[in-house]
Amino acid sequence: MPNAGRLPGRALLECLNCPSPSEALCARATPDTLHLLARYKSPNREVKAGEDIFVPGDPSRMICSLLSGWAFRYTLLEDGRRQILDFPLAGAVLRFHPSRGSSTTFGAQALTDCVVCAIPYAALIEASRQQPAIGLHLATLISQDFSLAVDHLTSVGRQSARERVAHLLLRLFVRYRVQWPDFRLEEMHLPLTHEHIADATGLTFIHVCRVLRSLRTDGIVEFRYHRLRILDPDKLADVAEVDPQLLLRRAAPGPFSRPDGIGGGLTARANSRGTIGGQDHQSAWA
Amino acid sequence: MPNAGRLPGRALLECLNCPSPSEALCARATPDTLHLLARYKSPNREVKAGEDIFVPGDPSRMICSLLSGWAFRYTLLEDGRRQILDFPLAGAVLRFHPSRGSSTTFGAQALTDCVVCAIPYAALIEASRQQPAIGLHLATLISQDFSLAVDHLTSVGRQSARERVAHLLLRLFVRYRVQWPDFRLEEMHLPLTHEHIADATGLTFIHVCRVLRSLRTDGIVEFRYHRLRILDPDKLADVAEVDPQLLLRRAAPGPFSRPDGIGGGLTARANSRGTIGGQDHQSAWA
DNA sequence: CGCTTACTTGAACCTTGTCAAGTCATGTGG
DNA sequence: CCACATGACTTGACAAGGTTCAAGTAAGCG
Repeated sequence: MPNAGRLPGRALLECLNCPSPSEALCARATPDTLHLLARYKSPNREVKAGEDIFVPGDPSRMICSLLSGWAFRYTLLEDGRRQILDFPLAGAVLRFHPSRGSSTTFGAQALTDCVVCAIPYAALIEASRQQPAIGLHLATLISQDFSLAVDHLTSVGRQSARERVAHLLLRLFVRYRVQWPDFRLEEMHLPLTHEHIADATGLTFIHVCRVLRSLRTDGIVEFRYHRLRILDPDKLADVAEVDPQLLLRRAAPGPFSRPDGIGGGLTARANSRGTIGGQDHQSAWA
Repeated sequence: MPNAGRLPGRALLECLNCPSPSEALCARATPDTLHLLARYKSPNREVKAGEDIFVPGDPSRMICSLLSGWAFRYTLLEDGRRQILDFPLAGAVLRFHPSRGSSTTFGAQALTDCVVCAIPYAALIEASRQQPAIGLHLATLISQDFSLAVDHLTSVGRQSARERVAHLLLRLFVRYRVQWPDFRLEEMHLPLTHEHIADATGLTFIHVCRVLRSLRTDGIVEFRYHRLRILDPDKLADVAEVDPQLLLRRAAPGPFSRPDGIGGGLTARANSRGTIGGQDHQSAWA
């Protein structure tokens, strides 16, 4: 029935070999559903670092996912001011745009070489009919995006420059830690310029530079030559005014990842002095 | 089969009489699905103006919708700084929180007396199994929230105080116009204080006051005694640096509202000089 | 090696925040 | 009805955080 009368084409092979992680939209699709999606999807597209994956105003209604690489999403004001929204990693849905007649206001650009995949909206409707969990899974993914946007908005709207930069770096680092828990180093590759950080935090790159210097001389974080090193996790969490445990829980979740009851309610903040990814509280990083 | 052997209880009556508009989550539910949801939902809850609907950190996993009234969602930093995220209207999903083990970081508070409804996550899963479109519909609603958050983030991160305030007022007004297109007046009731505007735009209420005075003396908008009057729509759109047509399309959409092709792509900006809700370009408001 | 892009620093400036005081509108109890 | 309290709004003077402008240095790349 699925893939009726056809050879397993390139598209299906792409789907079967898809590198995106288990939280991705089609990661839990049944074989039938995967066949369906593979039949309608566009060929995977490779995007070079620095190129746009899609631009603001693109009217296409394809659901677009990031299979591998680092990207960022952004909006532009008419006079060219740019706001970076987030830095999606592999597996993220970059765009889900169900409304006809309008277009996404944001764009997405590759920070490293990326591979993206696009599925027509109509195919998604059909797939979710076949496997209803897909609709809710998509809702969950977008809801996570919303949560992250909320954190980001709070930081940009209500924190000082120093707090914002610390917040952003901490979030990036925590997420990296969750995705590659094997590396125990307080260090990561971060393919950003000062200008990216500025556009994400709502500052000028000049001021970002000053803030980074101050954070470095205070022995908190170091960001040079595209490497981020966390020198003092506790101080960093303190400056950023976030509970790293809470960040972790948000970065890791997926609807099925943890039993109920962990860290519910407002008491979570109580224990926030654990080093980030150090030997203590290591369970949270595992 | 639905509601087997029971009288149509209070819950079902509530659902059948639900005042929320056609974009709401269960607005297109089949009778069977509505029965299912009604069977599991909590009784509708009335929340007085100024009271919290839920607070940040609330671990409940009920999907919470606003049936009537004005509310706002917000986050708090530990030292009490508040960021207002948005001002949901009737029909909005206030919270969808699928991940076990964490909790929504934001809260919601009533601006006017409100009625809210809560459905257990499990019931939603069951409902979407029964009627798969529900999952995608939820994804669509949350995706709209995300789009709005993106606009908001861009404004807060990259616009001046004057632009931010203008942007917020314009957005609130446009949305009001879409919901009550009958009133042709450039005027609306807006149950906000200066402090709400400040917390939404990332400013202090003192500076908001200054900006509002300046916008008033420039003959652009007037906001006093909880009434918002648009004095010069064109200038307002100009200061806010948004295309009101674009705002409209975003505020109105729902996946089925317009034929394909309207305003696709980057050309939308071309015509943005129409007065807001005036006699010309009236079709967009109808 | 020379070009380009990113990063860095200083000084002047300006938008916005802070502090302090005062006005207005509303509601309450005597 | 008035005295008083309260919360929201308003204004001014001043301080500060962040931007702008200008110049210079370092790193990456052909």
